[in-house]
Amino acid sequence: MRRISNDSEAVRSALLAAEDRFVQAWGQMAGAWGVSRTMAEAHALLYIVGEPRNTDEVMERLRISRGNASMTLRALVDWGLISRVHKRGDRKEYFAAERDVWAMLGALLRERKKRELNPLLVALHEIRDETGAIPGEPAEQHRARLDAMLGFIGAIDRIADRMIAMSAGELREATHALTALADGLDAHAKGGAS
Amino acid sequence: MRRISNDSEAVRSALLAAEDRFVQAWGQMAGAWGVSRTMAEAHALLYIVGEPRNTDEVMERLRISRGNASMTLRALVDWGLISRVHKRGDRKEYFAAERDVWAMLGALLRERKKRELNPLLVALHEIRDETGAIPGEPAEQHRARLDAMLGFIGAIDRIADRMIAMSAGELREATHALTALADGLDAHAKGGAS
DNA sequence: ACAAACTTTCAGAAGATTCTGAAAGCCTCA
DNA sequence: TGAGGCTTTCAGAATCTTCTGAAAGTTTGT
Repeated sequence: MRRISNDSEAVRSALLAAEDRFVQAWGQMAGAWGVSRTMAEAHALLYIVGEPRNTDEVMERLRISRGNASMTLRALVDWGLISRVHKRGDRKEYFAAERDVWAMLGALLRERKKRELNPLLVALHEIRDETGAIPGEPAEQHRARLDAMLGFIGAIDRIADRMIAMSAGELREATHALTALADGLDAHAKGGAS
Repeated sequence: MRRISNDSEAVRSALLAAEDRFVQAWGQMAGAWGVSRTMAEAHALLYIVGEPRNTDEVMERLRISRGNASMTLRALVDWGLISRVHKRGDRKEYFAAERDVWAMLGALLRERKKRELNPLLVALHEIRDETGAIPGEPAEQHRARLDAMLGFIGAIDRIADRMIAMSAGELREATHALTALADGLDAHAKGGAS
């Protein structure tokens, strides 16, 4: 029947359009995840299509060069956000996105902590050490500010550690618990005494 | 006494060097905070020196142009990370960094949620709505993936809301509680039964 | 060993972001 | 009203990031 065939085509193109919109929306979050726009888009594409895709399909869909696709996909594999999939009977390499969004968060946290948080903590400790012996009131206050910042970054670092150590399920659980906890503290603050 | 004068100078320059190192370290985190390098550096400078500084002092210390300093400081004020300070008897404008690191985190979260999370949620909901009527198994699965992502981003959004609503003190408290909670879940997972 | 099929690399090009500096704008005080 | 002191603006310059495409590299099958 012609009508069904037409419908199928319409359905297909509607889905493709939705995928494109998702890819675009996700691409705008690239900065927030700390990856390039194209990395975010390629990840979004693989996530939303749900099935493994090869380099050519990604190139075509995202309108990017082969070189760019290659480097982008490799970077995503390095980040642990997608994985290589081999299909028997096909020499091409396929890539599939992690399907669990919480596992995805874990991978993101792990990489960013490694790249950003750890080096910062090292630098702050170095500064603190080399500043420790300077005498005088201004130096004291400088150290106080440095220590406040160290405490802050340290706290964030510990949270990141804990979250990274969790499985996807635990992470989801902890997140929901955190929402509840925050509600509790909020009620506490608004409600009554110490 | 000459010796004391010498010492004072040495102390002064050691402190300046430490400040510079701090500024540099903080500048490298710019990407993580979602601000430009110069914004991060200017903020770091104002934070670590502890006292209000005027545009000329920031320009000189950071070796940037007047125009850049002006725009950077204004942006920091917009983000709520620093505030304008007027000194009586001085026509220059001074800027002082928020002193409480937790309040700083709150300001950061508020801005980034507004700029990044909210638009993403709107876009995802739109896609979901426009995709709702598409029939067929592939569309079903597409919606399932979209919903998983919506649930995830929604959870993050709720946490951000709660954190933004908290005062600096509550935020610190909640963070420490979270570390404890994570420890608890961790022990739970490793330890025993459901 | 060779060829076909596919992937990776990287120098230079393109594009995006950030910065400069000079001119315009805005107060304040005389 | 106007001169001085300070701040803001913004077009073009400089810089940094990302992308392209062709050549080199790799793997698989015969």
